[in-house]
Amino acid sequence: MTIHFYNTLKRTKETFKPIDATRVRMYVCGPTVYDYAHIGNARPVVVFDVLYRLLRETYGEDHVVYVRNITDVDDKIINRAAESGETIGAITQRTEQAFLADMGALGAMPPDHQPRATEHIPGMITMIGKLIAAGHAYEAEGHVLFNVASYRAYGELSGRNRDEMIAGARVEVAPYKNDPADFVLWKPSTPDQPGWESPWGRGRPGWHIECSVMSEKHLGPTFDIHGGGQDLIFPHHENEIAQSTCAHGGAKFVNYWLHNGYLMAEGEKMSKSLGNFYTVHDLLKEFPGEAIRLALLKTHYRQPLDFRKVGIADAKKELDEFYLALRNAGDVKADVPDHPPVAVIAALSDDLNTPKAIAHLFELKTRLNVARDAGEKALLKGELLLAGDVLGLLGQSPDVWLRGAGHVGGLSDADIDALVGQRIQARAAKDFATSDRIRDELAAQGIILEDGAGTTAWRRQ
RNA sequence: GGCGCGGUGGCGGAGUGGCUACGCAGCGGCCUGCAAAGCCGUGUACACCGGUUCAAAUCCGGUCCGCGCCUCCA
Repeated sequence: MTIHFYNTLKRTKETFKPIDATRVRMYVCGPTVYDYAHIGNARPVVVFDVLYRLLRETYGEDHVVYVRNITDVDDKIINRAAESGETIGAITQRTEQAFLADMGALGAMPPDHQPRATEHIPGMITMIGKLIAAGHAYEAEGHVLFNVASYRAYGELSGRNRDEMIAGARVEVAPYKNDPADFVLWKPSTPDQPGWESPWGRGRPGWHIECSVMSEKHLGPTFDIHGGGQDLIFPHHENEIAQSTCAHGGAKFVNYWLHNGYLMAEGEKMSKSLGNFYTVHDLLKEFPGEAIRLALLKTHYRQPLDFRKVGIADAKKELDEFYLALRNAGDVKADVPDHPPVAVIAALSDDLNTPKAIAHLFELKTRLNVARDAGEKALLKGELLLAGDVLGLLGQSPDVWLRGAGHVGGLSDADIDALVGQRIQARAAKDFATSDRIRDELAAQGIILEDGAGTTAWRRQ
């Protein structure tokens, strides 16, 4: 199946041609670990997780390399440590672990490599040295700055030219810059700030250089796909291109740039003062991670997404339907085909059209519910499971999902089973008053009963 | 000011010159002891104003509204 992506670099949809189909390489900008990930941080993680799954399906599981960095040196982290008194190491370790746990709860596979910035300082110093030697960077007052004028194609990704950028600049230009457009590769640290010895004195890296160095280490000077949020197009990705291209003697850095759209919450930009700042950590206390994942994937990745709690509730209800269909087909063993249904792969291959892929999942679900023939049911069940898998959905046991694993308080499973047993006896005796009373009691506690042929299934709402 | 993105039925959300998207909710029916689940049916939507066209939500021009970025801070 031919894959097409909207390439930010070309501002158009293009056919995807990997450099090496036996080693397709993708890099996605990861978190700065100073606080819990919010839902806006989760969108690229989930979206590019689907991309990773699609590429693994298309090119083979062992033929895709996915790198996502961990930024563990940054002024936001330094500031957070100064405010809270917690050490930088404690903050970054704790936050990184929370990030991995939260993203795991959203069904995101771990990337093949998750390099940390602080473990690549020597590589950054080497690359900065190369840039200076080649005339693409210069030292000034303990800083090393990238010489933007030395890279003709600067602005190619974001579609700006230098004059516009300078004219529109809102920020005062630092005095040590030769040119207002220049950006920092290395900056000096005070004794109380984290720093590393370098040819330019004790200091720390600028924001952009880490991605250039870590992508080079794991993926080489030129690779296939670089992803991230649209907010990173400028300056971060523009600067990565400039650094990497110039450090590699002009070799192309990345062939396909993919950017996910902005995210709002409850109709407004997320902010702590508005009370709509949703961390994944908090949302997971209220909703299953899979429902959050589906809520994110119901919108195409390049569209703006207004994330709402009612949207997660909708997604949860939809997942209930899928798991009900799977549970109701529990009498047959899934006949899992070698590949997901063509319609699903076709949708995802068209610039990751997850909403369209999900529509096909609904179609499979209906066909499964309608099917009577055991062989057909088994095949449809297998197709639905595999189609869900490429989206990172429907991987749980239906009973675990429907009975609400991890629920707290209320009736235990055994309590419910006992009441359901009593009700079955009452129904057998045509004692519908008792039968209905038990059902009402359970319903009051959020337990829904479904009478089937000779059995009664239950689920938590 | 510059660059860019978006406005689709009650809600979410694809699509894109003519053919049902899909889902949730609602309504009607089938099934059921009654429900639940499921199935079937049901909605003449594409911000506004012009233009092009046999035909536009889809192309062109303009207007309004919302959002983002514009360099050491995402």
